[in-house]
Amino acid sequence: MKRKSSVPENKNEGFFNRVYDVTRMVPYGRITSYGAIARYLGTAGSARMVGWALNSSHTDTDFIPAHRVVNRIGMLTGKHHFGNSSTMQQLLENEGFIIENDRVIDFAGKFWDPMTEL
DNA sequence: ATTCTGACAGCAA
DNA sequence: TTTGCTGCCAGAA
Repeated sequence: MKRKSSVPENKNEGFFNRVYDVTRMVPYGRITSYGAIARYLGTAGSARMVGWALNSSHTDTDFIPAHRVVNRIGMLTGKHHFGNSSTMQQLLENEGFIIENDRVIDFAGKFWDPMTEL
């Protein structure tokens, strides 16, 4: 009954995988926030973990629409992690999003909450 | 094993 | 109202 640490095999391959899964579920034309995903994972308040997980999303073989994940104010906080600072914005604009001053316009309107939608 | 970081969020002044 | 600090969990060095 120790299981204090090491071998978290009981859980899925890790927290990151869950984040990838949720992010992957984000439909086209919708966006979500780190806090929403964190909350869906059961670690509300630890939205930082979501961002960290997405940081490793590039290691995943599948495509992860990490550009659809922004902070609660709809700001492209992680745009700098897409290689170029404009990559994330370009991707969002490509999906019909309006980005202004690194912020998503009508963020609440396109917001996709995994907890509510799922 | 311990320490630090990290793409946020919430609360205080 | 805005600005700043602390707290959170998990993984990497």
